[in-house]
Amino acid sequence: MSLRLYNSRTRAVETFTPLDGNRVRIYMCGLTPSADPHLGHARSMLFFDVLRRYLDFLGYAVTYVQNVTDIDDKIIKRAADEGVTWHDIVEKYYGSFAASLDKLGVRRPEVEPRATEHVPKIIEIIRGLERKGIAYESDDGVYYSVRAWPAYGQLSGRHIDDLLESVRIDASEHKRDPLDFALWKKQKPGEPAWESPWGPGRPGWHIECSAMSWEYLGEPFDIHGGGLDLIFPHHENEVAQTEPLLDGGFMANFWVHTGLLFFDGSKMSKSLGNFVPLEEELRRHDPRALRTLFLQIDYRKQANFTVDSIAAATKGLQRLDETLADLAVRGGVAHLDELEALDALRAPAPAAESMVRALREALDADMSTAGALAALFGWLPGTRALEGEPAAQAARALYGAMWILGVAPRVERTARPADLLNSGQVEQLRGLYAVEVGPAPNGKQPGEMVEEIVELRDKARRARDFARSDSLRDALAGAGIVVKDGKEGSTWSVVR
RNA sequence: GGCGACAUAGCCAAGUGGUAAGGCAGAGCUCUGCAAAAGCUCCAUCGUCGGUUCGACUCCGACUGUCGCCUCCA
Repeated sequence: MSLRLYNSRTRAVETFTPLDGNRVRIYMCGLTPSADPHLGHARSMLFFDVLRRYLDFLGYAVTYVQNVTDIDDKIIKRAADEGVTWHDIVEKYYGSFAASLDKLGVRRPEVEPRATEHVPKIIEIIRGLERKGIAYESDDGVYYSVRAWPAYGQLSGRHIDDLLESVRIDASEHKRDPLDFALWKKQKPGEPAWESPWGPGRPGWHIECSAMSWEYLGEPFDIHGGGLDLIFPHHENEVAQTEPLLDGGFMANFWVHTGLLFFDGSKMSKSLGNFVPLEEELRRHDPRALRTLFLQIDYRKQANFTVDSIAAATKGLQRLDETLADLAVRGGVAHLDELEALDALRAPAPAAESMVRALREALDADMSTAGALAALFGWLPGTRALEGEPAAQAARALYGAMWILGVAPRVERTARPADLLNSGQVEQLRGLYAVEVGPAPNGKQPGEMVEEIVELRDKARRARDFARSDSLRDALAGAGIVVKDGKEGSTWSVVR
């Protein structure tokens, strides 16, 4: 049993074996922060986050590099439009992106290198290409000569002559061939610039990834990732820039591309303007529900985002959460620890064996996260009868499985549900508390107030004063707090 | 025009040459003062038409439809 992944380079599912012992080196094309990041960006980051987690679980030492292309035409234009520097634009949008990924529970990469901080390596590669006769200088920059590299087009399956037929490529008097692309752009008035052998200027798009992957991972490395829309021209060009300097070697062993996200039936993209801003979506939905939604869809397929699908995912996740909580209670597990949970998965107890086997089979088969989720849901009914140690084992295994998928509940969150209340709801709660108990002192925690009111309601229920108990329940519901009566007493949670 | 992907129940969505995972919604039941939650049970023959095969939803071909890349894009 071992991990198999679809490799865009060979167009086949292949067994994944690291190039260098136990080390797995991954380079992921991050973001060009020139506008608000959207849900589509999150989708690919989310997939690679799960891949990383699974590789971790399998015992590999993963190095994950995700770049920031912090200089390009759009950033410069945006800066001019907003009257700020290019750097301000990068900080603004990259900051928003990083904050959103944190909320989504995407683990930070080991390295987040920026193009502008790697100009020396970029220059080194361009010079190497010049020496090979593959790059040439013209009046406005340095270009890559597509015809000088016979393998050009192999990764994306294009033929130079087919590309030429495309009506959308503009011929330029600065290039020898319309398909040639810029490695270095000479400075135009008002543009930011870095020193180079060709005078002040800036890197073209594509070259930064060749430079930074080489710098941090070495060549060749194991996995190069990105959205499917990057395969051409971006990744094709990366290969073309890198491999001529490797004496017959290749750049990346596996190329893994994630499918694109659609909204209202067409691709979510900056230029079409039909995207769902990530920040906004995260305000509207539980980040873990978004993760669950994407887990249900094969990572390579295009996915259509709808409001209904996110609602469905939210419900499904709740069931996992509740079962986990039940198992923890029945097993007497006070705290669910991530490392302990992963150990529980590596050597599964009888209660969890079938689930762990199904989970691993699914993930091994080209990261079928949908199958992994099905493995969890299919196993839930069998856990109902577990008590004591088996329940504890099941709880740990479930927590570990949810951790790999990135949907494990955050402990501090479940410990303090009242933190989910917004300020308006807290005000309502204070009002209610004042009426039922008395004015709340300043330091009174919302959670304590809820507890006391719920206790009042339980007293009423025990006294069979259902009118009062129902009115208290309604009042709490008005503040976003839902009370549910179970065999062990009443529980409450916050809904948004 | 070139290259490519996809078409599975009300919705989202896996999957296999031998008679279809899962989630949501829906129906019934259990529990319950009520409600909610939860649990149990039920709910598709896989775009159309041909072909290969003992047998295809799964392979091949044609067709129809949707979408992507070819320009910045996760």
